Amino acid sequence: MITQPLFIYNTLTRKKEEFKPINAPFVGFYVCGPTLYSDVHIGNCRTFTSFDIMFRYLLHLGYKVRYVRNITDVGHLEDEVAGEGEDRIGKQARIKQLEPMEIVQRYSFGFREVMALLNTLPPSIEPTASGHIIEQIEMTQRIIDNGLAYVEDGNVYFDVEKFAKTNNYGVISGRSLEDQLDNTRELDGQQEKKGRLDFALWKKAKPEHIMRWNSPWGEGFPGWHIECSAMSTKYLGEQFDIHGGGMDLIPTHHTNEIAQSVGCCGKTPVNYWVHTNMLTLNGQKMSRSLGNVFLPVELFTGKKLADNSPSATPSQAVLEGKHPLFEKAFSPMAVRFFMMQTHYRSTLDFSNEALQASEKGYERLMEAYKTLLGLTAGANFGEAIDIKALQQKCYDAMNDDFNTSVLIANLFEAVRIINSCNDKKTNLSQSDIDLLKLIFDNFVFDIMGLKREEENNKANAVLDKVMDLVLEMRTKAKADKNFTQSDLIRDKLVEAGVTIKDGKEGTSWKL
RNA sequence: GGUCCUGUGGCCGAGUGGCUAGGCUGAGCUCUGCAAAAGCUCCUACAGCGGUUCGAAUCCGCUCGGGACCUCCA
Repeated sequence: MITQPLFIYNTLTRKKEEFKPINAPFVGFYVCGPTLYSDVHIGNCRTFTSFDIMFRYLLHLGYKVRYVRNITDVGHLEDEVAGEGEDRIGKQARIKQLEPMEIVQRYSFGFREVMALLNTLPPSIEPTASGHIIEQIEMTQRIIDNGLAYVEDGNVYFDVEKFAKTNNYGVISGRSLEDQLDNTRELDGQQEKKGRLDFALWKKAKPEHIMRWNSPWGEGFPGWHIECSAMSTKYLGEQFDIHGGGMDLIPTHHTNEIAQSVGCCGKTPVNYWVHTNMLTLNGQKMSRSLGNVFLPVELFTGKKLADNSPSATPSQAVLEGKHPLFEKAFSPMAVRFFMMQTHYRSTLDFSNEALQASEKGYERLMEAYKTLLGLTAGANFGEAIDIKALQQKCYDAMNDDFNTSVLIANLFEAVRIINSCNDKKTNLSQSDIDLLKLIFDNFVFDIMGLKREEENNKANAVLDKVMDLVLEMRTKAKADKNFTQSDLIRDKLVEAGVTIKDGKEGTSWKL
């Protein structure tokens, strides 16, 4: 039973709309994944982390979500419009003298490892374009049969102007056809196309092209956009609930995806289009083509990837020296928290200062959780605190287009209450404490997907016991007014990297 | 050039036509043997200029600044 009304900003209508699945409690959710011709950068990660929050929240609300995120591993030309240039993956394969599949394997392994470090849940299905050539050929054929695509010398093109006569081609970009026709620059190498906005559904492979398949139109490979239409249709149906991707995909990729699906199936494929904003570096979009990228592994270690590193996969990367951009290493969870302090539809500008501020905030939140676990109910005096209302405020924040910024603000309200109770300045009943625990478990861990980074291994269990002993000795020394002894213990611990915190209920510590 | 987005306190970042999130930093206070931690308080902002309104950071117009897309990109 789903009781929270969720509002999602829909790019189609440019409004927040209440989410109504086609077939509740089932939800079909598709996200455009990465093209794996190189390592994913932290900007890519931001997008997938944002969608992870949505996936997690939908699950939390009780929806049965099928989350499909594709892997593009084929047919991506350097100049897609002109149909010129090398396939990016093929190019890497040539440079590195590997099979294209080896390239894809390496980068998908790295991609999954990074996403796991950031504690994102794996999608329900992660289909590859190369694994769905037949579906793409079939869809292309149906579009031809519907009279919306034409064959030209082994290539198949989608006829945009014909489609636009009966459909709104720019429905998602908000741009008129005339506008787009006027602003498409002159390009070479597209003589075979009838209209300048026409795009390839199938490309004929040049002799040197490595990745190629047989088709009714000869040997070739699918165009970029068709894979998402084919795979989303296959796994989620001709009409499904949510489709996501980065904002930069709206004008071309998603515009064409809609055109293809409508051209094939005759119906609007998606009810809610959701787009995430970009991560910027010094105010400029991070992108592979601009080259202003850095890798997750570099951020997590604060070091630079060595030129001769065989892979940038975190577990295999060879690192050397300090990274010029980072003042220090930032843990994956601090980075995740940093991302969530900004709403997914705003640009997120990377800086050491901002990241450091987030890291401290994240640590304070985690410390408060630890404190919460040790909290005991007080006698019932003082004014009652409405924890229930706080819980609903957390839901309200998420229901308002997944507003994690506001959610975090509410959680810090909880932090204040917890610490205040720990200081014996506020009294909480056992049910309040239990509810606070539920709020943390739900929102901090399940929905925001944060986790405590230390602990959970044997060495730490031992350390806990050792620390108990050491602190007991120090407390004894203090009781005996042997401050030389107690301060010595504290100072030595600080030297070893352990911070001591004396509280009303005794002493706690933190690494 | 065209289309669109955006400009919030020392920094990062939410936000509704009126009740002025939150984090980080800085200052003060409380607690503490001292320190740390924590709590409390303070520094109270909405690029500029006009307009609409009883009232605007929030709506409209103009100016200036930043960015995205129109080539591949999350």
